[in-house]
Amino acid sequence: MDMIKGIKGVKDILPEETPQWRFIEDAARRWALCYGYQEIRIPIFELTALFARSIGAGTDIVEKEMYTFPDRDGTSLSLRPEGTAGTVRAFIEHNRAADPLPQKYFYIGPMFRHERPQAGRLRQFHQFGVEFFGTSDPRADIEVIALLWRLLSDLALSNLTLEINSLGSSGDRAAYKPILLAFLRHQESRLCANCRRRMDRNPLRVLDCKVLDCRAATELAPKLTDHLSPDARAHFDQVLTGLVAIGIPYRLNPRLVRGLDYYCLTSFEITSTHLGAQNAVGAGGRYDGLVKTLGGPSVPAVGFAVGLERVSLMLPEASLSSLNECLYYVAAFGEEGIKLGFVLLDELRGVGISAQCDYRATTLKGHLRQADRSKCRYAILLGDDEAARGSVILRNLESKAQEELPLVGLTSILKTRSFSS
RNA sequence: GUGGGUGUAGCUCAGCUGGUUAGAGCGCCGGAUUGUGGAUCCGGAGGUCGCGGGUUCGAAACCCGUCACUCACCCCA
Repeated sequence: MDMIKGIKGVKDILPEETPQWRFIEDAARRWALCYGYQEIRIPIFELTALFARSIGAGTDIVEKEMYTFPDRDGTSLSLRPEGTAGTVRAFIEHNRAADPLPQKYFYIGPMFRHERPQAGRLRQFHQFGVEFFGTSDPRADIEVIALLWRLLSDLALSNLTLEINSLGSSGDRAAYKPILLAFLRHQESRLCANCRRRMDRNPLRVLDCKVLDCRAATELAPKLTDHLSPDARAHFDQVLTGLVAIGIPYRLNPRLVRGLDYYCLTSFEITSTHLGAQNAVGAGGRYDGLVKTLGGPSVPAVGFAVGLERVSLMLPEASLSSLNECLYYVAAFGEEGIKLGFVLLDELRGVGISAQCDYRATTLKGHLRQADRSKCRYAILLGDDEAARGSVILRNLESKAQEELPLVGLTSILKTRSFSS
């Protein structure tokens, strides 16, 4: 019989790792709430059309990376490759724009993309993201960046760089593209095959190519940021001065182009040198046109998403082991001891005191070995001698100090102790 | 989809240019006399050497194929 294995690029998160994940998720929730964002839980799958219309039908994500399947009636559904589309859909569907703006949401959960796995990239991966609806004020852009920066700093991630760029308005990009294209045509012979193809489909992406020759060829390319409309220019300048005001260092990157169609104006990415090839920890930007594109009112918005696996890869080895701690080990042995111990174990748990026992152990020695391994702080020894005396021995597993306590009323004694310690 | 690297015990890995019963460390189970854990000592279980084929008197090792994992390209968080 062949062993059924997990799916390629889909990982189990084992008990040894879950404390670290809770640590990351707790920090994300805490900071999001601190900045006034509220949690939204959106479906894992949606109509395929939602992603095609928001992310862009021509993007790699939609074109070849989605897990798409027909529903029983034939309508095309897809596992979500990112969280913004679903959040915006929910925002529109529940007519949230009729409630007072602005509104701020965050989400956390798994996303799915069919790519070849590598370091920091899985087919099922996890993102934490925020969406700030209802204001085009540049301070919203800054706030979102500040939240991301603060979260990553709080997690003590090192070697972070904030890269930022402005994509201008859609009109700015339309005006800029022919200018860029004219430049690229002169350099065409120096560009890689990939970039030559990109010239027609998405000339901006050529600037983001990693091939050294392409970088050299586009060194002197006209910059989008030099062709911004006055409004876009002013918005960008205000974002930058705001970042300076709150002490967040940034690096201008005129080549930074996001792969999703809906971004406009501010575009940013936080990268790390500790991540291998996939060096973006989190990224985001403004998407003022998306709500309207998806059939809602015209509501400006800005947000980001963080890759939690990438955060996890960078997280310094911290002392997180205590999160799995259990307080009492009940060492019940001997005929009467076992009977009483089993009831005691359940009583402890019943009042919310963590306790465990290895039912296989029959001797005190065996129990203590298990108690040691279980990392409990105390062992409650209950053999036939104690049973006869109506008592138990409470043993501190670290100091080895022991004291005898009455069995009757033991849970309430321990309950008051656990509150005081 | 393309390329490189790696597949030997639960985990981390040895195994020299092919040679007889495939090893170590850690982990696991048990023991070192009567009811006291971690340390030490002793013992034990556990492997179709990823899978299939080929070369050979003989393959974990060499060749071909295949699969898996991994890193990278592409792209993205």
